[in-house]
Amino acid sequence: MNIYPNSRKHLLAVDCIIFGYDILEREIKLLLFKRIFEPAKGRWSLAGGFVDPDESLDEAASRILRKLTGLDSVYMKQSYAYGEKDRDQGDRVVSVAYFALIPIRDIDKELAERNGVSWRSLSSLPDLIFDHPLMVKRALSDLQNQVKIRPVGFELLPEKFTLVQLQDLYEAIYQRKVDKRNFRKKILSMGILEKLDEKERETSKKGAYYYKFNELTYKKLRQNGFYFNLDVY
Amino acid sequence: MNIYPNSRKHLLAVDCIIFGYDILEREIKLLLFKRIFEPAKGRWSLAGGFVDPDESLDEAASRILRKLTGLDSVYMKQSYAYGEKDRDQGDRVVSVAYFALIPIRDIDKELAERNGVSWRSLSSLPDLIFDHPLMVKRALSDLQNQVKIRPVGFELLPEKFTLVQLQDLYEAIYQRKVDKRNFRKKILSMGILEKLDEKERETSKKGAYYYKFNELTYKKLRQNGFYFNLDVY
DNA sequence: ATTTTTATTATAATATTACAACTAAATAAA
DNA sequence: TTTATTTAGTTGTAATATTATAATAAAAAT
Repeated sequence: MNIYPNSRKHLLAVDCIIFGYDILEREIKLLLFKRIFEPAKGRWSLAGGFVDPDESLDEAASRILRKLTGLDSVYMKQSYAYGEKDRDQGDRVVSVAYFALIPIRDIDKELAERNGVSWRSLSSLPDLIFDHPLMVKRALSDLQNQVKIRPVGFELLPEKFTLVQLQDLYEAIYQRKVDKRNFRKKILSMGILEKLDEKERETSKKGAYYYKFNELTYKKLRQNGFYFNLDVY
Repeated sequence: MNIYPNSRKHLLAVDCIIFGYDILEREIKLLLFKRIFEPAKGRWSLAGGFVDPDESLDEAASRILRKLTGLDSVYMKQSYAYGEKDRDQGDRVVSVAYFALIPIRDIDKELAERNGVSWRSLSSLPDLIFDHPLMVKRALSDLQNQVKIRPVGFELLPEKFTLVQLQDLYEAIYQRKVDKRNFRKKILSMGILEKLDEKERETSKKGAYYYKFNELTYKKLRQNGFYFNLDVY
């Protein structure tokens, strides 16, 4: 079917704000791309692309992420639809932003650099095209809100992590310090972390115990009305 | 300029979830429209329309709200972009939902009924077309989140209101009971309400004092790092 | 044995939540 | 006219949870 007047059609794009966490540098990073086409060729931008007529917005976002990172089944969430008239200097384009959380592995870094793709710290981003700085700002805010009320921070960590690493992650996302004792009290009291016998000994002399996020326990708790909350000071 | 391939253009719409509050019935209402064109002619829907090529998404939302309600300078906020392939049975249409808050006046009700437009309680909505029920659900959730952290609930009330009326509004939005003493303690402690000498005597024998939201005081507090928070039980 | 570094833990102050009695004014009854 | 009843508005306090703050423990290096 095609019953609406065809006159007012728009170019529709999806842009992905791809967050990663560098566990050694304790920093949130963004996966950025050097544009290889006009306009703004050679400048840095988010991962983006046009939406095909036969795919949903979510599908488009997944496709673009897959094409540019090779990754599948990644945590993604819609952030905001950007529709200012002159936001894209090439043409009128409305863009729906999605943010994604992926664990950075060492191999990713090397691979990225070879392809004009780069993990850049939030604190020292290059100039981004169009309204991408605004997209990043809002997506970070979305991320901050999400990690408070959903256990999605674990998407950015390896399967095994120490409490110190988890806290460092939250401090990197919130962009402020968090009290150690209160943080541990709160996260442990939820009962969704599993303490392992193994210790992490790379960064510490004493060694810190590894923990794992127990998704099954979390899901059971949810069914009983439990709400994740890591809004801690 | 027009440098992108023209092939993958989309119909782009805006739908408005228009919230009002009925102070007597103590209920949140939605302004709904009976469709006068195909597809789904005669069925109930949200206020919607296509985005013009020369207007932003925000402008489209304002235009549609103005055209259908006559109202201008209304609180509006983007909710979510809906992009499932078959969401609109007429054609492929991506729609960006906005929610709006407007004070219901008696005149609105009469006017509405004459035009096949109707204020309907959230608790007894008619069948809505397409994915509009999902839009309503998410917009209500957005509204609940907003009124917790921003003083936007006042947009739904007349300029003068009693604390009981304000609490009733929050209960209607949150869809649960709120403790009187804690609610009053919290809202009054913010110092953004102005107590008037006048009393409301329609619904009560004792009479309840009117209050006004003091926007100027609120703005000053904001500048000093104050955060509105009415997350109360 | 001492120093150094990082992980781990407890407690007092403050804020939020749960909970019930009293006040004011109109209306009804004596 | 006086008193009792009814209705809705207003207010305080104990229990619980969150926040702020510093000392101790473990292990390696000197």
